[in-house]
Amino acid sequence: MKNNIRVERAILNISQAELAERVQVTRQTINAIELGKYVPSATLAMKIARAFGKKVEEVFELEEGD
Amino acid sequence: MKNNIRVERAILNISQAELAERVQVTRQTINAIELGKYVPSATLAMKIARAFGKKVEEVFELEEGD
DNA sequence: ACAAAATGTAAAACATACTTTACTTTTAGT
DNA sequence: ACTAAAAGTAAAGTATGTTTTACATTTTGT
Repeated sequence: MKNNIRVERAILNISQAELAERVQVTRQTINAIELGKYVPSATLAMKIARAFGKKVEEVFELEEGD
Repeated sequence: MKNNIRVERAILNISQAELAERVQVTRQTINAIELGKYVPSATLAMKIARAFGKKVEEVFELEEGD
């Protein structure tokens, strides 16, 4: 699972901590997802996309093997 | 988390088992998600939406408390 | 009404997301 | 160079998604 979180954060100019707060998870969770360490729940993926004003598919992309 | 899986399946006229096969999970998993018993992973949500030719947000909807 | 297909359900085992606490490393601003 | 903020990392614990096996109930077609 790939994602654009870093880019979208840069556009909004917000930190991982700020995004975490906006979607109600911990900073470590955002960090891990942003780095592709694991795949979020659909709930969190939708909240993150919504925080960026984007569709889930515009922020996350399935890869071979997902 | 609400979803339209039943409706989308009806449009394609496929069973839970057929959808399960198309997105590579068990029939019980589709059943549980369709009935709202739990929220899928982002991976599975994206595969299901893709199976229907829809965006994740067109198939799943966040509710209060999610 | 009957048979077959589809759906619902449940418990145990397993896999993975998420939190908490705490520490290290990198980046940005002065 | 110094400091503060931001990002990276890690281990243990908790919560939840997914599978497997198995059976019960409902729906559909003839």
